[in-house]
Amino acid sequence: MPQKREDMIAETQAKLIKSARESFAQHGFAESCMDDLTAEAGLTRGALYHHFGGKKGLLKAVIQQLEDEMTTRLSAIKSQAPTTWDAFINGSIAYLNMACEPEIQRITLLDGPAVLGDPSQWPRKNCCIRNTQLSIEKLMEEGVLREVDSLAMARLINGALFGASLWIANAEDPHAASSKAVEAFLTLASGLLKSNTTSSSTSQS
Amino acid sequence: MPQKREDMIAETQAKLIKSARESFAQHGFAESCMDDLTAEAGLTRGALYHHFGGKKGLLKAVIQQLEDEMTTRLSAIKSQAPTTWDAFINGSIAYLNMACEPEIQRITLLDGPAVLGDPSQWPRKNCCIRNTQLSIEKLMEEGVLREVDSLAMARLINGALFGASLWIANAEDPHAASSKAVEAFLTLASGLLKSNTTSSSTSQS
DNA sequence: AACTTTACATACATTTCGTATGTCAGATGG
DNA sequence: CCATCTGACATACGAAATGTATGTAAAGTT
Repeated sequence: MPQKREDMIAETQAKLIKSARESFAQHGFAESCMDDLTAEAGLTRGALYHHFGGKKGLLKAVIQQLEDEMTTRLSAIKSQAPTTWDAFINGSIAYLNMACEPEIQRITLLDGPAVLGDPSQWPRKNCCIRNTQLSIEKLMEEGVLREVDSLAMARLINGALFGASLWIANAEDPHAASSKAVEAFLTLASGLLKSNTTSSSTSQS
Repeated sequence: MPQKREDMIAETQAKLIKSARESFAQHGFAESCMDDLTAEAGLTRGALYHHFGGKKGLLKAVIQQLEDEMTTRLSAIKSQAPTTWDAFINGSIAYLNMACEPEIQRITLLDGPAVLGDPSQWPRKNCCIRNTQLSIEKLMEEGVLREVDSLAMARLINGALFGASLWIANAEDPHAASSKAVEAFLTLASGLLKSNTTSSSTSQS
């Protein structure tokens, strides 16, 4: 038997998600037509409604996939850093760069919050913020950082990086803007340190 | 003569914008129906298309009004501060609080960027970011801040405050969250100072 | 082997947008 | 004071997209 039931289901879902990713990234959520979407995947809207309950459900699934990928990429980068602080900084810069990628910026950062509301209340709670928060808590345990509310700080950090990414993505010279944003972020982040020196063994993509 | 032509036009535009503000704030941009919108204002879609060119045009007008109001409020607050640094801090906290207001958060911060794209490329260039940028430049001139790219830093700051506001607005205890966010922000902002002490004569709303 | 479940397609009704056209009040020129 | 014109706004129409309701055929179950 060539295909089990579960496999076929997973395959159609994957096809729909893939097609949706492309359409959402290219045209945005609002301008994406479900008929075109599903046709691109060789299916119809019937399959979409069956598996995802509607357009918003599909968006949730797409965002979850994107966030899973981001988490994987971030973890890989952070695990290579020599210190917790470097992991935090490199992870932040990596997040900044990822946030500039059109697919992620458009779907996860622009359309996502507008359509689904606050990311922290999404199905799989926002992994990237959690990631940041854990880094902060670890740094506080190590005595490197001042004592602050880790969740609040994680929100500030991620928001800052998102704001910068929006600027970079629309700058006439994105590369130059990125450099400036990274430098400014390092300055800002130094406010977290107990001993205030701009240490950086930063790797910029 | 009871009404001049210009006055009547301005009045209908104001009515449409007012109605749109309410509808956008309550239902969001996508779920707002132009027929209901205009009916609420005692008009029809004809007036809307004539004056604003369409739904997006109306959103632009609404956002511009909101930003003008925000700028006015921010200026008033900042002008009362004794030092430039206090103006910056108090202005930032005020922005944070305003960003938590449902109307501003929903329209300007969520739907706006998703529908119209990067705020910096909106008709009247984003006044709040410009405001932040000017504060930063002034502080650098005064020698209080380290040297950084003022625009990049303004983007980071505003993004951070936005991220925090999204969190606060959806927290189960918004007041507590707000306190934590302010405290965390002060810590973060101290990274900008040349002499690193958490000075604060902060006024929290 | 009959029955049930379910993955997915098809058909239809509804909503909403954009445009094209119509109308009427007020401004303008003589 | 009247004719004409401009423009503010309404009405009418067509196109597209969404959600639902129903149909079908294949996989799974007993």
